[in-house]
Amino acid sequence: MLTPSAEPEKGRAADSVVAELEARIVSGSLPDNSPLPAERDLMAQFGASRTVIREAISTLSNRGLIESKPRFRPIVRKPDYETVLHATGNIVRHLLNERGGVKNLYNSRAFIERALVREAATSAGKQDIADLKAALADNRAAIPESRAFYQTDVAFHGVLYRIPKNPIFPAIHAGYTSWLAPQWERMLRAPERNQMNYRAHEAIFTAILERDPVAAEEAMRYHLKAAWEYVRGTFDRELT
Amino acid sequence: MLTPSAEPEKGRAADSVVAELEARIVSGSLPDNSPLPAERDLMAQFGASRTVIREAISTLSNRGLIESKPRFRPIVRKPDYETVLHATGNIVRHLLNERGGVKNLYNSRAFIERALVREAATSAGKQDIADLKAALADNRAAIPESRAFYQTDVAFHGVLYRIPKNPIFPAIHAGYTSWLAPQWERMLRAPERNQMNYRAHEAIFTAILERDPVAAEEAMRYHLKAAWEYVRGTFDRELT
DNA sequence: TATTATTTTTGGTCTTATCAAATTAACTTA
DNA sequence: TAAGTTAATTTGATAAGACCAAAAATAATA
Repeated sequence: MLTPSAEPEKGRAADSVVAELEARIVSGSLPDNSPLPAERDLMAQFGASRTVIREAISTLSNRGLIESKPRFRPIVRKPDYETVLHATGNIVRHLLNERGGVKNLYNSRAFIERALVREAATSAGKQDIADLKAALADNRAAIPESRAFYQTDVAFHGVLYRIPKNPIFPAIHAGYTSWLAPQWERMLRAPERNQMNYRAHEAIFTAILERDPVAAEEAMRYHLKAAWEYVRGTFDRELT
Repeated sequence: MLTPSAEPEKGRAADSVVAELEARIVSGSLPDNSPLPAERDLMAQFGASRTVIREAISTLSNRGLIESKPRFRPIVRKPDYETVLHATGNIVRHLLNERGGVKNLYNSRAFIERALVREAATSAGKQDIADLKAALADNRAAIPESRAFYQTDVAFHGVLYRIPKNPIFPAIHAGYTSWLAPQWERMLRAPERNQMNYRAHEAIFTAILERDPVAAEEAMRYHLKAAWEYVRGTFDRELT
């Protein structure tokens, strides 16, 4: 008897409103990217006070189902895997400030990317290879321009996350890049450094091309280890 | 000039309250597990109306920084990696109901666990081995009792997540188990089935003991594939 | 001292107002 | 008529006050 339908709902009043709006969003009754009805309309529809409507909206907003800028009408955001990760951003930021936070996150990323290149080496398709090649070319072209290099760097790694054809992985990638970006942006990135990173990417790509999981993983491990050393060298006191 | 400090704060009033409370929580000024001050106290402290305090509390709650049961005083929860994952539960549930949602999540889990056993085979320490052995023994003893078997099953896999000594992984494990639990609990688990799963665990353990990453990964792959087939057999229409 | 009755506190909800920013309607002008 | 400007209206943000029922604290009683 777990039918969460038209029960008397003895819990918080806002909860039922949240549930209903949530249902309308996922069902498409409230279309994605469309503005939410005015608060005063909603209180009419639900026969609830302004307070509870407002609380419901706040909850939805925190859940990532709607996006609300201060004085604007909130807009509906149908959730995807990326939304999930994004919604956690605030808390993650705290964790990163704790001892070893950045290192733990970085290590988890390294762990996953090592597995990703292994996967890529064993089961990358034609299109995947083409994508990697293109990303690598972009990366190479951007060596002199650190800003662009960073972006193509991220993009190259992003291709790896897309190879398993599982939307969860690109979302994870988005999480990593957005969470770690603050750290990386503080870092000066000289062209020599870019050159070195590019070569690492090249080595990874080559290993994947040669269908050599061991070499691919090793290349990735080396790449990420070197990158970490560099980061640590830039501001080591906060990490470790 | 991005110092988010004592600015006039033209944004929402609740936001500054949220920020302040958040700061107090992470700084320990509001101790973990302690109840939040009464709403009426807070509105005195912040010179804000009940409305904004309430909204702030709601936000904190959704962020996972405080836990609030309907009519009780909210209690402070200093965030950890598990909190992060837990806070996303509501949205994840939606995604799981979408086409292929469960499969995607399960596949990501399989991906990670394959990498974990590989890692375990190459770098598990004495203590890790001992933990695995103990978990395996528990698992074996619980074969006749499906409920207990499920728990020891989860525990066995949990040991693998702890091997990298990175708090992020156990959190991920907690996420997987809590998110996928609803599916698994609907599944009847016969002792024969338990027997089979146990043997798979045994094979994994053996491969780790023998320091054979390839065999370990293969054993895990087989194990998870079989488990998935079984799940799909139980209710295939919703998945795929 | 243990239990029970009685206040007091506190969270949940509603109502009514006010204000400033957004949005829309009305109006003017080229 | 199209474009630009201004006035009127909507709407989100916040405040203040009130009420209820459940908790928590306190007093009373066995």
